[in-house]
This record gives sequence, C-alpha cells and structure tokens, in this order.
Amino acid sequence: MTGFLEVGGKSMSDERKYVEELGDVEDDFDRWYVEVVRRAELADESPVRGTRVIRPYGFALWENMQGELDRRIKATGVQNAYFPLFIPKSMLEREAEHVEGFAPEVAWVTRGGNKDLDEPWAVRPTSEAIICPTYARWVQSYRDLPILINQWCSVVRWEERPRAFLRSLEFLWQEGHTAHATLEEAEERARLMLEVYRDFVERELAIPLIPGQKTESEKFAGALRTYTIEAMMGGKKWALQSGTSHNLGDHFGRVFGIEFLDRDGERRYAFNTSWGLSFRTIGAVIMVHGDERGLKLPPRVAPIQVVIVPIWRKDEEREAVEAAVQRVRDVLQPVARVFVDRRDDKTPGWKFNEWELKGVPVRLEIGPRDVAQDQVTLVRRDTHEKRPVSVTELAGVVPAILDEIQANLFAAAKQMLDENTVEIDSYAQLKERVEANAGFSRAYWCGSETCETQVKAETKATIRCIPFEQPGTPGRCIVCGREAEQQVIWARAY
RNA sequence: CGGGGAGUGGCGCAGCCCGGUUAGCGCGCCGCGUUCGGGACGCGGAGGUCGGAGGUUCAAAUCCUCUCUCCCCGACCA
Repeated sequence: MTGFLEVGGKSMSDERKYVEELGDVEDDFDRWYVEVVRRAELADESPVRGTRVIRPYGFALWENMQGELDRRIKATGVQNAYFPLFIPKSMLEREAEHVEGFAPEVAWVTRGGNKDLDEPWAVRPTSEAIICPTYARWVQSYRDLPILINQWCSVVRWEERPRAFLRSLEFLWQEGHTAHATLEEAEERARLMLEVYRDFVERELAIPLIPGQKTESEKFAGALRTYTIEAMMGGKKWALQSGTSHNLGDHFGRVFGIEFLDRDGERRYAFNTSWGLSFRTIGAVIMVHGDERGLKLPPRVAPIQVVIVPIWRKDEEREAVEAAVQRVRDVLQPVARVFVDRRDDKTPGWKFNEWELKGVPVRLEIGPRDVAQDQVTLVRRDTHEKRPVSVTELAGVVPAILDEIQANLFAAAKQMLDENTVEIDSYAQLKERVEANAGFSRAYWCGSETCETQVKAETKATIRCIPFEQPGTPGRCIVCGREAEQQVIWARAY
C-alpha cells in the first residue's frame, strides 16, 4: 500500500485533484473504503440494514472470481449442487458446539404465510446442519465415499456492525462439504482445499497470504481443526481471514448419523470437511491494492481489463478516430476484456479519472495524434506509466502488460506484508505494534488460552493463525515466558 | 446493547440557537450550442415540504415529546 503514504512525491494538492470526495486515504482508511465501494459502483446501499445491492460492476468482479475458483474446485473432483436456504431448528441444534457458536448470529423464520410454524426454521448461517443429514441418507457403504460437493449460495449471519463485503448480514460465498471414510483422508482434503484457496487468492487476486491453523478458541464451531489464509490489508495493516477450511473430524458424522459399513465389515462414522470463501475477498482486493485514486483491480479478475478512450476535436477527426478505435477493439477482443468508452458528454480527462477510480488495469487513449502514427497511447493503472504502442504490436503487448501488472500488484502487496510483519520477543513490543497499527507480529506462544485471552482483552489483537511455516526451534511465550514450541501471528482483524 | 454524531431535491451542505414572505448554495440531472490529449463552458430548465408521528403556536425545517434510520467508538463477530 505504498501509494497511500507516497503522496509526498507530488504535491498534496496535485494528488487531491484525483481524490476529490474519495476521502483521505492516509488518516481515514475506513472512510476511504466506504467511498471507493460506492463511487466505483461496486455496491450500493439497500433499505435493509447490513445488506447491500451488488451493482453490475461489483458483481462482474465476483463472477470472474467465481469462475476461477469454481474451476479450481472442480479440478479436485468436487461437484456443484444446491441445498435449501432453511434449516429446521432441531437440525441446527444437533451439534452442540456448532449451535452454540452460531446461535447469536442466526436469523429465524417463525411464520409462513399467515400461520405460525410449529418449528422455527433457521436461515442458514452455514449449511453443515442440512448437508450432513442429507449425506447420512446417501451413505451406506465405504463405496459411497467420499462425497465431494460444493455450493454457491448466500448465507445470513446477524452481524452487529456490518461493513460492505467484509461483514454483511447476507453474503455470497461458496461452501464445500465433503465426507470421507477416514480421518486422514478428511485431513488431506481440508489441507488440499486451503491450498486451492491460497493458489486462487495469490494468483488471481494478487494477494499474498499467511496460511496456517486457527487456535482452539478461534476455530470453527464444531470443528476438529480449522485452517485459514490470512491477508494483510492496506491502511491500518489489519488482518483479514480470506478463506477457511475445516477438518470436522467425525463430530458431525456422529450427530447426523453418517454411518457406513467399511471394507472390514465394521460400522463407522464418516469424517467431514467444510470450507468456504466469500465475497469478503472483494473487500480484500479493494484494501490491499487500492490507492489514493481508488481501486486497482488485478487484471486476471478485472471486469474490464482494457478501456479505450477515444479523443477528438473536430468531426473529421472523429471519423478517423472512430475507425482506429474499431480496429483496435477488434484486435484486442480475442485477447482481453475490452470496453470502449464512447460517452460524448464526458471529457477525456473525466473518463481517465473515472476508470482509474474503477481500477481498470490498462487504458488506451486514441486521438488524432495516435491515428496519424498508427499507434495508441497506453497508460498503466499501477505505475501511471504512459507510452505509445503501435497498433500492429497491440495484440502481443497488451496481454504481456496485463501479466506484468498482475505480477507487480502481487509484488507490491508482498512487500507490504513482509515489511509489516515483524518477529518480536516481548509482550511490550506487541502492545506497541498493535497500538501503532504496525501490522503483523510474529511471536512464540505457549499454547494456553489464558495468554491468548489476556492479549485479546488488553490489546484487541488476536492470534490470526499458527503459520505452517515454523522456525523449528522452541522459544519463550511472550506473554507468560514459558517454553513455547511454535510461533503465531498476532494482529488486529476486520 | 452502551457512548457520541447526524437525518433538509440524486450527492455534499447552509438555514435551526433568537419560529414569520415563494426553504437556499455547490455538484449532479434535462435541453440547446460551443467544447474534448488529466474531472470544460455559456444560456435555459426540472427537481425538495425539511426521516416519521404527535404536541405547543395565529404561524414550525426551526420549540417540546416519542419514534425510526444511518455513521463513528465500544461490546460482539466460523
């Protein structure tokens, strides 16, 4: 997020010119976020508190993300299906930890038409409680396993403090649910799907991650183990859990009766996994890559990768420019998502600013000067670099530049993550860093919930994860000083 | 749910304290014309009954009561 603090380079007023009502990214990141979401036309407010209208531009972004993730999920042998929105109260309550964890966030249907329901229905906050009983009906033999199913849907959680994309009453996601004959296989699947998420988020969204395991207190309600990918947001350098994968053990198999006769003739309960990634990752894209001019979308998922802005003065020019634009569009259409901004009520300058706000990676300006030399003026959103490219080279140059931008965004985000992740060896340092919004702190932790709770109460920072990558040597817990086997990542989180 | 702030054309605000003509301003919007290489300009025009309900008064955006919503902070948050 170097862009945020880099304003010093140019004069403040120069930069402000682009910002206008965007809000100051330096000292009011939250407001900046709200404004970007609104002005880039990703989402609009809705009449229902905590919910948003996802506008076409925002939804197109989500669709591109869906496409890429869906492809990866299916490549691991998973099929898509759909389960009902409503879950009978008694079913949701079968797994004790599960219901306890979700109870405060569940929305209930108590009335249908003009009759009160005998049994209230939960609007799914997640679907384990309806999918597992279904699996129980489908499984008799080890030959029926594994079951590998994913669904794209929305779920409802009654959040107290909603934030567009990051935490809303209703949100879009995919949730995968699998059932296996052995714990080992479930574990393998849980880790595999986390890896799918990591690959997707890092390669498509250009967001570097710290993959790891959640602590007991932070894990999914009812899970044996929860794995997570944690990303660092710009601005306040807080963490955002960007995807999660659970090994549910046989807890759900037992309570929902997913029983099968194994190869050796023994009756066994199935082992489950579940894993989800939601459109909160859109929030991550905004906060990780955005700058004082607005969004900066990773080319691989950007709804519009190349925007063409025609420029002319006189009618004669208009004709020539229009012809060139047509030609350029035809050349690029097969290799990129192209949009031609033909609006004639907006000046080129206005359009430049708007498309930058909307994060389009590449802009092509085509005016009389370009037409005369059979070229276009190409401008990168990430570096603001402006250069002429001859029309004949476009089809080769544009894809290459899109790849470069993708790599560049990842590199910049990686640098932010690395520069703001520091290994510390004292609680005092942690307090200081949390106070200063200094980013992630990596430190030894003894594993006790007491230390974890104390830090959370005193600093608001939580253990984001126990990273898979460990030094391999023991150290001392920064809270209690006892011997500790592993390091954890401490940070404040959205 | 606790603390703070705010609701006035689509957006941002002024007016309110010290009630009183047709509720202003900027942006945006519509029409016409000139413009167009980093948020153009002129002329003409449309649009609000002041979050909602009740009350005080000859008279309420303005005072009083209740209520709803949004924002920020806190508590909560797979």
